[in-house]
Amino acid sequence: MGITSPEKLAEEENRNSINLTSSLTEKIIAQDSNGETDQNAILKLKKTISRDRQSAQVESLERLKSAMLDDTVRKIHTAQETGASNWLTCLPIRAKGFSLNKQEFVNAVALRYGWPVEGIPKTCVCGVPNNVDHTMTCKRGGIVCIRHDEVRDVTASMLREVCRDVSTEPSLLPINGEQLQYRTANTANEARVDVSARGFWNRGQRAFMDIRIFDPMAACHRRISLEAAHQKNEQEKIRAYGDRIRNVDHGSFTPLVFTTSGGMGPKAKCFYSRLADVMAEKKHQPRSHVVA
DNA sequence: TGTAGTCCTGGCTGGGTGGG
DNA sequence: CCCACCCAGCCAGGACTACA
Repeated sequence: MGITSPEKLAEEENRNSINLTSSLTEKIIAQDSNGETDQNAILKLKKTISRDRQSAQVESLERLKSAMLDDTVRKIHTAQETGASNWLTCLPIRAKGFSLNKQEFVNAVALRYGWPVEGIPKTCVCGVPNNVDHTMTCKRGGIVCIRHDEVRDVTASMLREVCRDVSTEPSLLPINGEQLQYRTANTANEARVDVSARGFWNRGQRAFMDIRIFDPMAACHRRISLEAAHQKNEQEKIRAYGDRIRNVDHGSFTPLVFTTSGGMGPKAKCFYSRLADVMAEKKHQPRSHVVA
């Protein structure tokens, strides 16, 4: 989880501390009460130490990666994405459900690193042997639907704080002969997206959002990089709804693509960044408070 | 030849609707 | 009220194509 071992770092940190305080130490030994320590030199030294510490961590991670299985490396890459570690760093607010008990914490760590989770049924309802990866992709297990609906509802409730006319599962306007760019565009008259809100990107314009949560460990995504998987999923959504929403509903469309561990696609990052800005402005709070 | 993008299909769920 | 059916949506998987 990127938590360093104090025992391993103690010697190095002790050397850094001695270096950092050497000028002061010399003055104390010389009983020099008038001389000033050079604050600029200390600041420079602090920056060097911080840079060295960071590059040592990167080097150590690369060393570990070369010794790990490909699956574990991918899990770590997934956990490093924006949003994927929010459950570790957010405030444990009980009312918002952010306060994990010890079992939930252990399970969350196991999911993060692909370790087996205790207590899950040995066989899935679909009949195949169960494991963590299977629970993330099985349509009958329930998690696929639950996680999608949960993200939809949380996003809608945050939008309600700052936008008018927010609805979940809003229907799109029916098509009356309009030609759509892609063959895979959704042309059903009852087509709907996950969330819509008025005035999110532009004043008065309706913004439509559709959510996709994919498993980066699924066979069809393993072959491609995480970035490419995000883009593939975003593009699929855009092909399905983008053209129709732009030309028929005269709104904007944003695909909100996440991995099962919470990592966000580029468009989702942009969306939630804008949402944080709008919420901060509306509540007269610093953006950092809203994000936290 | 590998990669990225596009498009399509199939298995599944849930909601709506109509008939018994 | 229950059940069957239809339809839309979610997502994985794979075929195909273009391009470097």
